[in-house]
Amino acid sequence: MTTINDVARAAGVSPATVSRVFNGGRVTPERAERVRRAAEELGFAPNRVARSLRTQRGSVIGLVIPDIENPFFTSLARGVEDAAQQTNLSVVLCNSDGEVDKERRYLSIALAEHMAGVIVAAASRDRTDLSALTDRGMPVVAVDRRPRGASVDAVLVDNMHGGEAATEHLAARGYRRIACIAGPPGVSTAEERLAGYRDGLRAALRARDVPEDEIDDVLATLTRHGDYRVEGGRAAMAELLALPEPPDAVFVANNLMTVGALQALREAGLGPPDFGVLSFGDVPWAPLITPSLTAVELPSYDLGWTAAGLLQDRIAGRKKPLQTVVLRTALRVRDSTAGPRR
Amino acid sequence: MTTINDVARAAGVSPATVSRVFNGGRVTPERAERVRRAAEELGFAPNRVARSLRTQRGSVIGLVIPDIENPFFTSLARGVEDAAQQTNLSVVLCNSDGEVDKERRYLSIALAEHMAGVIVAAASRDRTDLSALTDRGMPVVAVDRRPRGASVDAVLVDNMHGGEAATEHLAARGYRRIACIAGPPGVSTAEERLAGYRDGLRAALRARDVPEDEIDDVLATLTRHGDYRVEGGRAAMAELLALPEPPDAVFVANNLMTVGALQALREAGLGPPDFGVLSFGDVPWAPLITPSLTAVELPSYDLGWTAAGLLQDRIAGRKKPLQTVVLRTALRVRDSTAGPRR
DNA sequence: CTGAAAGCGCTAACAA
DNA sequence: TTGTTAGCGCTTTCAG
Repeated sequence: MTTINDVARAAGVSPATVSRVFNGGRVTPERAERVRRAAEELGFAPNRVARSLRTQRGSVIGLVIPDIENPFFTSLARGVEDAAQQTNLSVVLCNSDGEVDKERRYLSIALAEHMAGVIVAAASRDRTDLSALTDRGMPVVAVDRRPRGASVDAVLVDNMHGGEAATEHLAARGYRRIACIAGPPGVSTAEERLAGYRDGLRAALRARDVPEDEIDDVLATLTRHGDYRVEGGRAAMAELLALPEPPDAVFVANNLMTVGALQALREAGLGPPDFGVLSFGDVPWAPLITPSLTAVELPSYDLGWTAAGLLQDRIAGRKKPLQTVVLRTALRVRDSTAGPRR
Repeated sequence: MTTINDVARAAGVSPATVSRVFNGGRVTPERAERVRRAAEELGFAPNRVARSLRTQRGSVIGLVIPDIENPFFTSLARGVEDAAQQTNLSVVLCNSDGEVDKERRYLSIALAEHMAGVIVAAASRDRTDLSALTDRGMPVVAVDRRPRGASVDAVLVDNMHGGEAATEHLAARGYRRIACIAGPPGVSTAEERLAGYRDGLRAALRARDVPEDEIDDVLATLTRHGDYRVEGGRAAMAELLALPEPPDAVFVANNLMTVGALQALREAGLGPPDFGVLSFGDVPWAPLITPSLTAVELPSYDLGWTAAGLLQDRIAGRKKPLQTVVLRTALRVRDSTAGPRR
């Protein structure tokens, strides 16, 4: 492995000069050229490990996500990656699998590897602990979910508003018993989407002069919790359909559970648009679905891009107060919520 | 940041001893315990950067894939990750986007970061160049595709056998005119799968006493090339359906094209199992499809797992001759090939 | 079994 | 502008 010293010798300059050539220091063009030629000839590439050790700052950022197989997170990852390219940072993708332990392992690796910073889509709102990083001054940005009490920048989605808009849309289209398949309790996105659903449905019921005390009953009856995975969505949908008074529409709190819900509906001989289906988050491979699916579209790519931007600001040492950026969702109306048959 | 020296001082031993405690050197239990307690108290974690510099061997392996949004590769990535965990290696995921330039950039980063090794799903069979790594002695394993002329271990899939088995299955189920939507000409995986189809169909036709010279005609007529994407599959399927004597089944050479083919069929008012559909590679979100889809399953996870195993052998310095591991595919029979209506 | 000491390759003061 | 020098935190001989 050729080092900076080999190049220095070959070019007849000092190692410091070689370093300067590679880091934008002031060097006379003539010598700089000599150095570059020597480096080229010897096939020299600066040893980033040595550099990191010396500068106390790596050129890698960690991205910790709970599910690498969920298209939402891969798209987010692309956003991070594209943004990072611009500053010559590379991205290490760490899959926590939604497990707090695995996540902790990765976070401590980030520390030990002296990464430049970390972007985290937390596995748990209550149990993910970012303090080990922030205490030691490592820049951290939370994305999609913000762990409780963490004092870090965050880029989030306006879940509550999205959930409310979705529910209002279903009501406006004439569905009367709108159910909700919510995410896991304790996950912030899940709770916010659920809150949006509640507000939206409450308003709709009031508009129909449903008595206040019945409203709470209805809300409780029509809500099920899933695990943000296909199987959970299927099970929850099946339960809802088994209700004495089953729903005629469902708001599903994430994309994978929507896939499961659609399966359960099909098995029961039901389907959109007679039974309204609205997904929070686009469903992968939507072309496979007929009728086309109404969904709350999430800015997954921008989430990643924005988070990476904030992180780079911190890495560059810009001292701003903590920021929380909230990105809006967009309701994409398609055919699965066309309204129940008359 | 607390260092090994801080711990040494606190425990009243030398830094060397602390190092030994953390690396399985021989230390008397009593002192080891003292060191561990001190480390615990100070919240010490060994600086991996310094260690890498010193030992000249990092604890990160790079995984370069052409498309992070393709489920095939994310599954492969999980395989790599799980295997790496066992040796305490972490995995850096690098997305080349199928671009040789981006790929080259990542490969040189791998070198500069002194990674322990690299697993590459090459962006191009002809233009991906691994020699920069192998020349400098960095362990490299090719996965899914082996770049031409690279002398590295490789883990591949038995494409030809899979194609043949698929076609035989369709014939056995009673389909008479079995078409093929092949991949792009010049791509090795595409050609191997096509060859499998040809062999399989030829055998089936012979069994039906179709004259040899007609067989070639049939093969030519019933084959279309697509681009491994949804739209290509749809177009190819549409062409096949427009034939004077259209097929009654199709073998589609990759997952995305299958999605397109299914769309085209639906538009024509056709569908499995009357029209047999068999996909090479599982279709993402297969649960969305009714009837369920028969597919040649690719061992994507095992591909990653196996590649990581080979890489670890190399990293550990085991000197074996170069290996090429070929993993078998498995035909997963489901409902889309139940056979044509009587 | 333990400690002292010498770097791994690079960068950042400081002098020249 | 350039070179000299002193480490970054760790591992690893080599003596003891």
